[in-house]
Amino acid sequence: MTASRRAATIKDVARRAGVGVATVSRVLSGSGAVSETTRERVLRAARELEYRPSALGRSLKTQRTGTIGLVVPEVTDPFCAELAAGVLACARTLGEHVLLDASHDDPAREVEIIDRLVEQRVDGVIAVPSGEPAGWRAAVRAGVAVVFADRAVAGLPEIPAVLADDAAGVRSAVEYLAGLGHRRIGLLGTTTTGQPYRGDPGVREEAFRATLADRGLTPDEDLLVRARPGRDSAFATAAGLFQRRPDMTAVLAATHLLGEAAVLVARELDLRIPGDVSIAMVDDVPWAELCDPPLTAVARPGRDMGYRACEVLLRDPARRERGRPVVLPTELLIRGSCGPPAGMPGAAPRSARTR
Amino acid sequence: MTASRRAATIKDVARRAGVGVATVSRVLSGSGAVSETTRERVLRAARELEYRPSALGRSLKTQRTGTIGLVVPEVTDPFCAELAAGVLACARTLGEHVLLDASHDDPAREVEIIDRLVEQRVDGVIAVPSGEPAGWRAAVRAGVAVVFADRAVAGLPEIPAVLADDAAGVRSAVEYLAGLGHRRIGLLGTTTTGQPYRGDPGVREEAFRATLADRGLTPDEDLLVRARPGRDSAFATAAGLFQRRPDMTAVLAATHLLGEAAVLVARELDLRIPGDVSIAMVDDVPWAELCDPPLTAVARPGRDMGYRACEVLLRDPARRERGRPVVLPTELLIRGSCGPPAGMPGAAPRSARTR
DNA sequence: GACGGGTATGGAATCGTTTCCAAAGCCTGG
DNA sequence: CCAGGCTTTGGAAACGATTCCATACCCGTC
Repeated sequence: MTASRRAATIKDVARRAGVGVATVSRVLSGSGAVSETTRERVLRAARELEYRPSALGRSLKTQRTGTIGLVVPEVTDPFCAELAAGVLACARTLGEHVLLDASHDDPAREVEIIDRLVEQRVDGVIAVPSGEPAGWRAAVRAGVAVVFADRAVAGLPEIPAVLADDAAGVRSAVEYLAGLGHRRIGLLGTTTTGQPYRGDPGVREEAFRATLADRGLTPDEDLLVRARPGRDSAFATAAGLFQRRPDMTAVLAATHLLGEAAVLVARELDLRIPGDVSIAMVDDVPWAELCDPPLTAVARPGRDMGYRACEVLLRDPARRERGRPVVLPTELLIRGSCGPPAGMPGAAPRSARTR
Repeated sequence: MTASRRAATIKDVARRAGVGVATVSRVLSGSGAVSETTRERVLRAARELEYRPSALGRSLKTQRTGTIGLVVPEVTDPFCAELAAGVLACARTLGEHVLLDASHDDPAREVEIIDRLVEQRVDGVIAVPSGEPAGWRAAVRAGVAVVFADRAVAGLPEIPAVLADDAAGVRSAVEYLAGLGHRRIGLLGTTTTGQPYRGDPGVREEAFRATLADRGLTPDEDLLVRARPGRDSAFATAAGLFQRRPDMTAVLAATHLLGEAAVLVARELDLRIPGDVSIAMVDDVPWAELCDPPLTAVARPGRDMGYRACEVLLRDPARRERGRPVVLPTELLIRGSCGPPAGMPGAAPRSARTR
């Protein structure tokens, strides 16, 4: 009995209230002058019919969908999830919907996603880009506003980005390790499948090198390895490094996946943390605290980045024009996974360094 | 130079190709007969104008948006993220878009989300419901197909659900613990903010009780505590239980958040795992393996559940009608966090671990 | 040579809104 | 009493697609 054959339209409401469709629209959108009595008649009719205005009709006419696209490499990645949460939070306060998709860091898939978002006529897109500029250029040409988060794409200065200060984060971690007395510090870095793009990964590696150089330590290229995306490669790469260089006393993992791999490999090789090897990583994830010992990590404000990216996209067109990246600070969270190197006299973490 | 003032429409393409709009539509949608020469002319015109058909126009006419809604309590929750990944994967194969939102387990917010999804005229909704039936009833009345995942709502038998076999999962964990010799087993359970709904939580608690009873153990109500959602309550609840009952030799955490709390509290109280207390939890999350010792957990197939829910929603209307829940199996992953109870004769409290 | 059957094609209606514009009603002041 | 200015209202034209229906054409057959 209640199940109406077809959803009520504005015409149905108009007929029932005995007014024109224009009046109904005015009442419901709140714009324009309507007499109190008609307003009430319309509202009652709408209520009785359980009328829900169709976003399709409205969007078609107004040329705004009230929807933004969000493209992340992988929803299950904790950092991406935080970022998404931030975007969702901001979008909600602005009354926007979020269309989500995962690129799996595959440029081809990314291009396809962009295409579909353009078809959907989203008002804008927030993306953790995989690196290929062509698709994004096409999106901009099609009139979609784009904001990058977490990574920028080389050759697209016109697209604004919200980034974490990864360079400073890596620097603080390396300085911390060097300050503890470490001389042979490894870096578990990342590489993409071969696209010549420089965003995140390059920055971290570069900061690693620069910090060591600043301290008068020449970076040992053999201690600097790169894993491809994915757990398997992370584990294999970490295992390779640990086995090849037993003299390494500390390692910095450039991602949480690499941090995970480092912990697992160390455990497998029966290396104590931080007794035999100190481990730090970029990205603070829930398990960092559950680890034994808890892992020292560079926290990056994923949620804030998402929120900020959404703000830039929707309410800061000025900044969008200028296109200078927003850079948010990182924080080194010192936990128990780093100590002085094994050969160091005086194993107590805070003991005076004999130089 | 390239930035066209306005996106090209089907009319622009028709004009440029010198044909009618109907022909353009036929060519692009692949339906209907078109001569080879016109087809090519149309395709070329479309390419030259960088034409992208508007999903709005199409959806309005066809009454299908090609979009489904996904409502989860919290995107950053690893289980929800897995579920979302599954939904995304299935949606992609079926060419559907996914509109995401987070309810934070707040019924009021959930109702609001539902409302907005109905306005968007989504083809269907997949939800991990918070328990309030009214909003979902309204959605169904509005003609939206709904499938629940992970939880069902009491009083809505007409809405199909895809669930994990939590009862069997809890049972296997409890039997495992009892089999190791434990007699005083605690349960860290959950409760909602007070809504009288029974879904998940009730099932787990009930299975816990039933399994103990089956083994001739009377469940000790004092060992059965319930936390409200959120990290703080989880931690407080776990701390309370551990301190009140030092004689408890094993504990089962009903969620990964409670598992986390249990590990943290045990560490704080200097209880060795599994020497002093055995810990197992429901939900296998990445950190379970990184823990020291790795945590025994009941794995629930989040991704599969999401994939399955999407399939039921979009390609299995028959099952949707019948409305019987799909139940997917769980698996007990035995790791190192459980051993015989401390007082057990023959069990070396210090080192020996049955593996 | 007319007819029937098929293929290609374009016009126009339709989906559900918003919004422009004109009209209708009512009041006020000259 | 009427001109002119409000307020309130409804009709109709978009927005951009799909699709029904009619038409035009071609060809083979009787």
